[in-house]
Amino acid sequence: MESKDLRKAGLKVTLPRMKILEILEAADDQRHFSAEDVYKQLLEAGEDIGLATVYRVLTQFETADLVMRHHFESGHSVFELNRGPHHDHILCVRCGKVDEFVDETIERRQREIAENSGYRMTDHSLYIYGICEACQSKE
Amino acid sequence: MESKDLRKAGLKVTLPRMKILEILEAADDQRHFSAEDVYKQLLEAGEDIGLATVYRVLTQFETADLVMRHHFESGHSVFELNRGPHHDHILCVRCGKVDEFVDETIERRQREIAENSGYRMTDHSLYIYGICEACQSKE
DNA sequence: ATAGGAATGAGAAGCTTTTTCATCTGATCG
DNA sequence: CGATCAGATGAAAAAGCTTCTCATTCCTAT
Ligand SMILES: [Mn+2]
Ligand SMILES: [Mn+2]
Ligand SMILES: [Zn+2]
Ligand SMILES: [Zn+2]
Repeated sequence: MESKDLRKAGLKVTLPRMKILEILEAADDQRHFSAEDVYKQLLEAGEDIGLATVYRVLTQFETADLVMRHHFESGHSVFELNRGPHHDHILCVRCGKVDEFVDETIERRQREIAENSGYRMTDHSLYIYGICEACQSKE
Repeated sequence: MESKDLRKAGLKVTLPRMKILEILEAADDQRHFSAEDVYKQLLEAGEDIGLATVYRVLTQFETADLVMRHHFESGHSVFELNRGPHHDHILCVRCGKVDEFVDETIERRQREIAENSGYRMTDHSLYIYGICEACQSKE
């Protein structure tokens, strides 16, 4: 079903691209992956796909708007399949849990701030860091 | 005047640390510096201070709460002297200009969202990206 | 001034990400 | 279906940014 998305993006339908899409779609528990995360899952699945290809493909997917790239504080890029509406993230600094939220008040204020500052807004990123419920109860 | 701040932070008052503080304080035009930025200014000033020391000192300053570290999309860390109240940033994706703003509505909503999600909030980061007035008029 | 611990500079090394290049694959067309 | 060829891939090298190592130097407290 996704080969269409790839073709639409001007990308050949290749085995590495399909496998990487599959991993991003599985998302039973995880929805946010580093390149390394994806690479490890490929290895576990017995696929012989190089890390360079993972990076290349994820970047192409980003360009094609199939995935979003996030810059969590960890320093490296984190990717997420681009489905559903825009949302921001709240992360646990202890265990790395990632939750998502949407807040129209904040979205509106951001647009207003950009306008008042004379900027034509292209993007924004908002991360809330904290300690999740589970980690709090472990203290 | 700042040797006190260093001592208070349990840091010896050394020449590299004083020089780096001076650069961060100058801030005639720039308030946000990468380690490389600071290093270049040291070179221009004829100081013989290694890049490793710049990184070390900036990290110590961060720990001592003398500076804040930001993660703009550029990928590398950006430092800013920690004076004045908390603020967030709006950046031009064309020319790199950085403006600052404070918005109590957003601050409050963030706290509410953290609470509703069961998180004890420790920090947050908000960056708005866009095209500044000057760059828009060049289009 | 002296001594001892902390700080520094230079370079090596670490990590994530990108690039290079020879080889391979998949879309197209006969 | 097989040949063709641009595009994609894997492996390894390299690029950025940042941290670490270690011999040497510098502060601070006597
Ligand atoms: Mn998400
Ligand atoms: Mn600032
Ligand atoms: Zn947690
Ligand atoms: Zn601009």
